[in-house]
Amino acid sequence: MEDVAERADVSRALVSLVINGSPKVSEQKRRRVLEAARALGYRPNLMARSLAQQRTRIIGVLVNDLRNPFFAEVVEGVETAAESDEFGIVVLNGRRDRVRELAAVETLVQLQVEGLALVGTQLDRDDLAEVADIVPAVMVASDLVGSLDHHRVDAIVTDGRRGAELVVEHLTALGHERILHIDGASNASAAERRQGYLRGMEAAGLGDRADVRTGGDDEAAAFAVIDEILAEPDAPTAIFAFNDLLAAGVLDRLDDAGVSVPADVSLVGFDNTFIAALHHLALTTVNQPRLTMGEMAVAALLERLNGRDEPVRHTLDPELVVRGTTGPPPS
Amino acid sequence: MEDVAERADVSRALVSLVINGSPKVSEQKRRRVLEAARALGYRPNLMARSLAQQRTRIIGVLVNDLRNPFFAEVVEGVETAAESDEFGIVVLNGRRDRVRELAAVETLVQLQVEGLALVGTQLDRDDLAEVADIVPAVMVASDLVGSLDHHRVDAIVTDGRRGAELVVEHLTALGHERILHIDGASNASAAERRQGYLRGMEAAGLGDRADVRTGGDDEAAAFAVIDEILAEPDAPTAIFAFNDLLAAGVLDRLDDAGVSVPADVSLVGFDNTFIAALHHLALTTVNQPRLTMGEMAVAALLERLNGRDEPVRHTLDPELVVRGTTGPPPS
DNA sequence: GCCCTTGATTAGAGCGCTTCAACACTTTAT
DNA sequence: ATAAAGTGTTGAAGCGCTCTAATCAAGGGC
Repeated sequence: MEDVAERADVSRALVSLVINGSPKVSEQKRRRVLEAARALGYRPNLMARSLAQQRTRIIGVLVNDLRNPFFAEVVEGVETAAESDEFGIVVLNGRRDRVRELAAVETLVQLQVEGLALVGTQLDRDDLAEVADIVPAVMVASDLVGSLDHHRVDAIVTDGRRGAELVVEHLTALGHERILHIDGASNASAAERRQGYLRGMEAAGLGDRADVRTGGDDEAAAFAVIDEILAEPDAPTAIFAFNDLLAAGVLDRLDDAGVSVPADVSLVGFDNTFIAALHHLALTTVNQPRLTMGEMAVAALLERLNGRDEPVRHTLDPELVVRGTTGPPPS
Repeated sequence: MEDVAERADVSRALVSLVINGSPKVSEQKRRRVLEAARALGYRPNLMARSLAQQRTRIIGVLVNDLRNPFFAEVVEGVETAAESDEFGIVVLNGRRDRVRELAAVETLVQLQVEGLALVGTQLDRDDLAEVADIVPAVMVASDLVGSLDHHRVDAIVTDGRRGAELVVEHLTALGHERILHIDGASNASAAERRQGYLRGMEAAGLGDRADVRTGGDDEAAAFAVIDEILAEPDAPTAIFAFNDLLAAGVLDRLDDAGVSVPADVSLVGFDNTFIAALHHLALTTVNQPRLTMGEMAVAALLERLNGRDEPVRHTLDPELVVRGTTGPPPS
């Protein structure tokens, strides 16, 4: 910058003004400075700028699992919104590990991000409270049961309870009674969906038939459960999996076992990722508006930065997407 | 930091030493400082540190498309390696748009990243030359034909030519002669695979039967092409798609048209993403060792930082993964 | 011709940290 | 005892930028 100033024969301060597009610079000097900058290949140092400005205009994004297309698309929503608000984003990947998430948050905080979007986070209540004391945070696509009442944590979620109910309604309408739920284990949105499932079963008068098995959030998690189920008498006629990835795993394993879908067993996922839409899977699932969720997360964060101080929680409506993996139970 | 120093009754300099784990600090003062830091909730400011240290220990990662699981996994490889070398990474998403990639590079440079990993980049020769003048860069999973001879660009690629040849060999061995290739359009690795396909056809004595159509790198790109092909006489008995995503699109469209795979048409993808492994697709494809690629990218960058000055290009071996979408042509 | 205003420019302090040279104090060698 | 060497600690400069307050030049009004 010094060099640019010298070459353009002006002060450092003026260079700064030009670079930041201040209106109070004469056209003549602006030109001189810009030309000098170009000639010298000058690029402002973001670190120095942030330090001086005492703000970074960066939003930190912590993703549970980048390989999950669902999360990847939420991130794209965040990106789009941040971009149009002239914010930068830094994406860190928790890689399905709570401890790594914790470390990532620490990094982001030290990077002085102005807000934190936690996409599908596995952090628990205490972790979150600690984080929120430092920087405004918004949880996206995951939630804590009984709601965290920390006043600096917002949440953007799809109503998982309702989504699960829709699934059960759909299946019972088809005539299913033995409907099994393979849940998301300790995953943050697992509890809600489990709850919705139970409520739905209750409402259909099938409360005593409800059966929840521990699953997970990827394909591999399905294998053991399916083997277990198939070995039991009274196998379910319908399976509701925690998410599409898990459902894909279920589908694979059923296939291996020669069980056909939906003739023998109906199957439903959750998220409506592009995988579900592949005709060869044609998975019935529940849609979550992921781009919107990402965008709303940024909006919530910006409101915080503009002074809002009460927590906000946006619950979006899930939508059942019926495809080819559900049908009437075998007679 | 000032506050911590005061509370621990030492100088700011000593606090710095403690935080950075210098060995030349007495146990007593170290304890005092650490305690004061904890009590005050002190966190070092990474921006300030980088500024003072004149280095960031950050590697910038620019990804073509985060939604593509292939790229997401390469990024995980980069993350793992960076982490174990005590580097941080910042991931930016080009979202399938060259101009956005350019902007992202600019951001990363201003962030003072010490190296740049370009994962599946769409940047062209000139863009790259410009970038490499500023910061060492490594291209991952994409390449320029005729090789860029900029001495500061490394490359980690899977041999796409060879991969494509393997595909053709597999198909011809099954008896196919009318093998069509739907390419990756302007995608950076498209040219290589196209070349391999042509060579393979040539080698099999089918040079005059070679037929390349313009595709793309996601499912949607397949639709128009398939419609076109099915309307023609002499439809191919085998299709080799640029990547798994595109192949999934092809599969969908063939399905719609009532064409069965592999009975009527064999289909091969590329990348061996988890999608290909789903039993319901069971896509024959070509594996690329993505985690390894990510790790090698970091290694290449670190060598640069340690003074290496000649370009390096690692070409990894592709591997044909035969699944259920290929079989003999219809008789 | 003087004062005031307006607009363009700049000096300089400060952002939170690291690091080097200098310093004070011990310990060891002589 | 004294010099030399080693330990642990600190003051202060500096990293590249922003931004406030001060300065300067040029008109305009009286």
